[in-house]
Amino acid sequence: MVKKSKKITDHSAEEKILAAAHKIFTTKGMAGARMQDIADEAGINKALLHYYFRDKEKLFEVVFLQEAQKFFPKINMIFQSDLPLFEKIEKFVNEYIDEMQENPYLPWFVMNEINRDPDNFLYKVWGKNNLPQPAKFLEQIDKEVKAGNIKRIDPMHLLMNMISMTIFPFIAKPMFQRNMRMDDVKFKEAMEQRRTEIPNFIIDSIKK
Amino acid sequence: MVKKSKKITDHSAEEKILAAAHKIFTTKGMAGARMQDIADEAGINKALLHYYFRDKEKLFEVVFLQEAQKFFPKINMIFQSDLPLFEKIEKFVNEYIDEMQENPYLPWFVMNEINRDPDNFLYKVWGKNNLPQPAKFLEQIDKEVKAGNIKRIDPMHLLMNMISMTIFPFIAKPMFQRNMRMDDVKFKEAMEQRRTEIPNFIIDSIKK
DNA sequence: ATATAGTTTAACCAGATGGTTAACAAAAAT
DNA sequence: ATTTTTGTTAACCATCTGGTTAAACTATAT
Repeated sequence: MVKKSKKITDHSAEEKILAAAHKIFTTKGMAGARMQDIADEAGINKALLHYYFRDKEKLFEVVFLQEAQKFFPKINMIFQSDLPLFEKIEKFVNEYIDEMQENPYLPWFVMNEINRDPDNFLYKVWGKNNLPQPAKFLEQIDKEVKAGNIKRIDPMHLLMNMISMTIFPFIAKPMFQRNMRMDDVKFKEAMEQRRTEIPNFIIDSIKK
Repeated sequence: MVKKSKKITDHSAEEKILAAAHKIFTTKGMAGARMQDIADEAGINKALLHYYFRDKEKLFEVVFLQEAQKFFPKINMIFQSDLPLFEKIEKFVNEYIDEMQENPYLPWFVMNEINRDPDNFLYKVWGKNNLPQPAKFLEQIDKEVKAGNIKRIDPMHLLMNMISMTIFPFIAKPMFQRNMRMDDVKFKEAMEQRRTEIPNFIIDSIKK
């Protein structure tokens, strides 16, 4: 009993559904997404959605966890690495911008669901044992401050600043684009610049 | 014919609706909000919503514009004022934090709707003649750079950084609260600190 | 008092939406 | 070859939801 392809379409239906659901969910949010839209986008019958993924909630969960569970561990690894502070900042910013260039909807998606049902959502993403561990990063900042290598700064605010500057422009993309008259190309260019602009901005602020 | 109160309830129904709609819209977004929820929250019959505000779209528009149209001009005034750069930064950050302490839902609301239908939404908020005018602010930065008063920096990125650091923590509040184990009091404290932390962080970064 | 204009409600309606069903088609197993 | 399993569809259903209607109620004007 070979487990090769069963029909012409193979298992691609499931994949098409996931891709379609990804797109619809992330652009319209959970409440705004229509199962029919997802089916149309995937080019299949609506009933198939329920065949592969019991209901809307389940489909949503699969789609999202798929993305989140491969990204957040990366960030955690950076936080917990032994890199020098400035390099760590640079790596963090670059890793995040990588992710958001590939999945421009993700930050929006995350914020959306975090607001909808914080506890349930955050549990799904990080689970019991996959919590973000900024502790080491915060301690590292504290150590550098005490060693007199950088200026006095509250590590929490530094972390908040870094995260905010990195993520927010992607969430507020339409606003920035409109208010600063940027087309998609120009916006992408700006985000590429931020790979160095943000670390430089931070380092300029805290270095002595 | 005096135009005083027509009945016991006076015009409070309309106000109750607006308050209720405000709450529901901002917590659940346009798509997630139910007219029935709004009616329940206001303690009135659903049909009254349509009596006072033709339909959901109109109600939404009124609720939102009410908030936005009194806030954005304030920001514009700061942008266009003749304050020195550092003071302007401080004022901008403080004005924004004021607004978000009062209306913690607003930034989320704005982001939500901006993503739903950028053009229509941004037109409603800023209209034809109420566009944000960061130009003067950007030029001011440019001037200070050229005068050699501050370090070389792209004004656009500086603006993005400032806005991001100010707004994002409010949008991502549940995430920060969970990941950094902050209760509501601690979070509010942190945001109060940011009134000075953010300007200091920026100024430290750009001053020579 | 009675008419009038404004306010509020219960009941209802049409369309959208998530989800189900039963039948059919294609592979795989026997 | 035929039976079983897996994949797919059209048609359908129950419920939700935005919106309407017609009737009742309230305060004021005449």
